[in-house]
Amino acid sequence: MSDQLSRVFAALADPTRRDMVARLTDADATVGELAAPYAVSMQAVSKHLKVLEDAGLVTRTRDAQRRPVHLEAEVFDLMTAWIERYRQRAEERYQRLDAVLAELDETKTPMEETAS
Amino acid sequence: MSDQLSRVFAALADPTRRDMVARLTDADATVGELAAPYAVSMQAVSKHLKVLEDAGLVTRTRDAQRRPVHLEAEVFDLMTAWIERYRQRAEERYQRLDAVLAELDETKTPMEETAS
DNA sequence: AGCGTTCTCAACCAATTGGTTGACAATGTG
DNA sequence: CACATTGTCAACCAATTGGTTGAGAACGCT
Repeated sequence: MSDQLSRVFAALADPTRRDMVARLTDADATVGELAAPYAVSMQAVSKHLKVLEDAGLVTRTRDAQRRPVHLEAEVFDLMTAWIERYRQRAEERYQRLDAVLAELDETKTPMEETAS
Repeated sequence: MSDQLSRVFAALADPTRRDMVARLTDADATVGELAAPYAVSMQAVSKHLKVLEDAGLVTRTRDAQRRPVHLEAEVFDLMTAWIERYRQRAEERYQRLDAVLAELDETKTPMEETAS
């Protein structure tokens, strides 16, 4: 699971982490602020943040005792690129299928109109 | 991890499963065909397929002993919707930031041109 | 009916994950 | 300096994951 794309997908597979990312699109936040809504320890949240950081989704700086967390939205592009690449391949395939069906239709239409 | 979006992200977090999905954009395939390139047992591949199926990324039908696997590309939209939603929120935030900076610039420019 | 092929189910195992608690590092404030 | 605040590190634990092997189900073929 060592490549970044895998880490990004794995990071977002957890609803709590997805929710954190969602909230970070609004504003940077401290670990405590991020932890507040959840019924888990701050240590657990700290671990989640490490996962997000290892995936490159988030960076952490320092402000006195606080560790502000910042979303790095560019990493989304990694996923989007992968998804769109294969979605497009899948769609091309359907277009080829449509073409084949259309061709079948062309060769059939002149012959037998009332076929089952 | 019970919601579908989580299952989809988790499914694609594994490089082997991502590769399977990639190959399935070309054509449907049997379990054996899918297993061929990997140095793992067919049972392991069968498990991977179960993960993909539970995520809704794949459906399996029956053709004699064979279990053809078919990609359900629409599920990609689930991810794309999530990603684009928050990417957009993040971008709006940058636009607000830009606006703030621009405003600061406006109030500053008429006053002090040579400031540090 | 018997055989080969394709694939799944069950049991097991090591590694990883997501959580806990306890100790403590780092920093601002009295 | 002492203390409160904010957060990390380390050890531990239960559940999940990704792999294995062995057994057998489902089907076509002769």
